[in-house]
Amino acid sequence: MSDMPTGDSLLFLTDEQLRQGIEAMFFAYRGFTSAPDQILAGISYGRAHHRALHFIGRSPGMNVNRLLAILGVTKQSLNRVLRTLIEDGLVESRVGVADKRERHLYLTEEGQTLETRLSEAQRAWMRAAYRKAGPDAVTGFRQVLEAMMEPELRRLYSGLREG
Amino acid sequence: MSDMPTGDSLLFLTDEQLRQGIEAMFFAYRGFTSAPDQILAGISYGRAHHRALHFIGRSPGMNVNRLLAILGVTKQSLNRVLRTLIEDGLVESRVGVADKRERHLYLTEEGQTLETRLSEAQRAWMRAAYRKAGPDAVTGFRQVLEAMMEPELRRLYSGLREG
DNA sequence: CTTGGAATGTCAACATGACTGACTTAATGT
DNA sequence: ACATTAAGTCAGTCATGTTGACATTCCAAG
Repeated sequence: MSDMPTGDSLLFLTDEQLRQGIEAMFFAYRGFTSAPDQILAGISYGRAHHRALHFIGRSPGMNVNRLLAILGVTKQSLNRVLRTLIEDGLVESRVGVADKRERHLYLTEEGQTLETRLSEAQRAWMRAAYRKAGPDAVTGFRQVLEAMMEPELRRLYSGLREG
Repeated sequence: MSDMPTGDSLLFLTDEQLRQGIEAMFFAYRGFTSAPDQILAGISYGRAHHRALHFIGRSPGMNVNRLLAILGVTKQSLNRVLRTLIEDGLVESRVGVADKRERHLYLTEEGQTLETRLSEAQRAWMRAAYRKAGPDAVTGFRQVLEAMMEPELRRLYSGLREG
């Protein structure tokens, strides 16, 4: 810590600055979810369905346990969401080859379509924010978010970019 | 937009970059709420109570309508939370002086104590993230979050710093 | 080979915190 | 006097989280 700045340059760590960051996070998260929420409202799905579709689309063939770790809910809770998605033909669940206890999850064509629609809306919102703030701000944004994750989730987050 | 950068310097707007930002936001939000959530779990309150305490503590004397606008929930939903907080002696509701229809909200001493406990935990988490990322990153973080808010909420957010 | 434990997934019941809609009460303002 | 506004309430619904109990499958130790 000997190379930490001192005095006024630590202003970003005052309680007031931290509080503003907390409130910014709260308000921004609402904007973050507003676009997909609006789409979901029409079709009697919720955020939980969106999250499942997102991560299944991101890593096709993922088994339920891994999805559980990513979403951080109980398997019973995920199962309800997953069941409706499978019943509605948006997600396909294939029994594992090596281990028949496992179910591997895939988006159907219809599932892909909805996922794309939701993602496009959310990306459009993020794109506008990124554009407004500029590339340097985006770099800082990503750094703070990553530092804010719980260690286990940070590993999962990084893992998504590798395999 | 004639002064926007072009070519490779727009890499931060690719779909992949945006997707990573979206996932970062999702994972970070869990870290963001984890510390207060742990405290709340013990005392049969939820995030909704924390949010109410936070904003009442932030702007003592605020009336119900304003709190409603900030939280973005229905009055029925807020009322349930507020009623328990008042019954439990954490929040005081005073009839307005100028307009007797209004109720102005204040934290009691006990309410202040809990709010401080929750806020301290959350601030400690944010402080660690800020320190890790550094002041420049924090500036960018705040800029992107502000750009991400819905316009109406951005006004409310800014308004909290004035009066 | 069998059997018992661990891993995986499913079903049922319940809690919380959102929502809508209809309504009351009281105070305000035109 | 009457319409509007602020706050609160009652009733019902929905999405999404929770525990607990259970079935199936796999693997490894006896």
